[in-house]
Amino acid sequence: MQTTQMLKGIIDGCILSIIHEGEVYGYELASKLDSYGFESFSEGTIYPILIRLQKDQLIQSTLKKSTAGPKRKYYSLTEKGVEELAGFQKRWDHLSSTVNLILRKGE
Amino acid sequence: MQTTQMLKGIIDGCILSIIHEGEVYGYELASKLDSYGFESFSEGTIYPILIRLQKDQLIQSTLKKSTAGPKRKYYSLTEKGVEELAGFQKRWDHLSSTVNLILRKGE
DNA sequence: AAGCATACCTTGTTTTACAAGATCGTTTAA
DNA sequence: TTAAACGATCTTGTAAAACAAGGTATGCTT
Repeated sequence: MQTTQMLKGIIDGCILSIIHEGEVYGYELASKLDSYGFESFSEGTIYPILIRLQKDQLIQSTLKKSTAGPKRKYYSLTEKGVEELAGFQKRWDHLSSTVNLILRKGE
Repeated sequence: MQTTQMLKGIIDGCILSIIHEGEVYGYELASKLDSYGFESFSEGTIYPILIRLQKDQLIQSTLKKSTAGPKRKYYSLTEKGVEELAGFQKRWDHLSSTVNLILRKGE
């Protein structure tokens, strides 16, 4: 069991939250997640999630020129995405308090 | 995205922690998880996890008579399981503080 | 003996995380 | 001017996880 294996589904919410801070493109998102403390996220993890979130109409994208390199695909939240983020926050609060309760008891 | 879908890997740690509190059998574990706040855990989720944890030698089991119904398989932590639980707690602390940081920023 | 609650397990599906690698555009250095 | 280096995206394939659904067995109660 490694750190990353317990993140399933949670990254989605974190990505929504980071996008909610302000438009980002995938490559940038990877380094932001890293700087927040999620170290082992390759692009092979992130891009499929972005594609899935867009398919679910939680985020939308626009292409913009890069200062160097190919065009960047900037993502922003849709209205549905904002709602989903709020839902995730509630679920996260519930989850984290439940886990904390169990872990404290088990000491 | 539903509540249960973001629990992957985390339940393992919670189950280890509950077993650490004291011997439990699978059926009992299901109701304990429920009372702690995890509502949607069917036995189809729990038994496979118990089998996996035992295969990984994190828990061990003994059969005991039930007051009513078939024999119960009581689980307890192995030494390796205790270590794994400690590791999970560290990972959980790291994960939850990271997620909280991201969620607070994204407001 | 029929039904119910207790208790366990298996099968099959879907989703997820992730490694690995392919592709493409721009800048910079040889 | 060619090629390396970097910025940026996407695809493919694999393994594991979560879960619904269903199956089996035991013992108690009526």
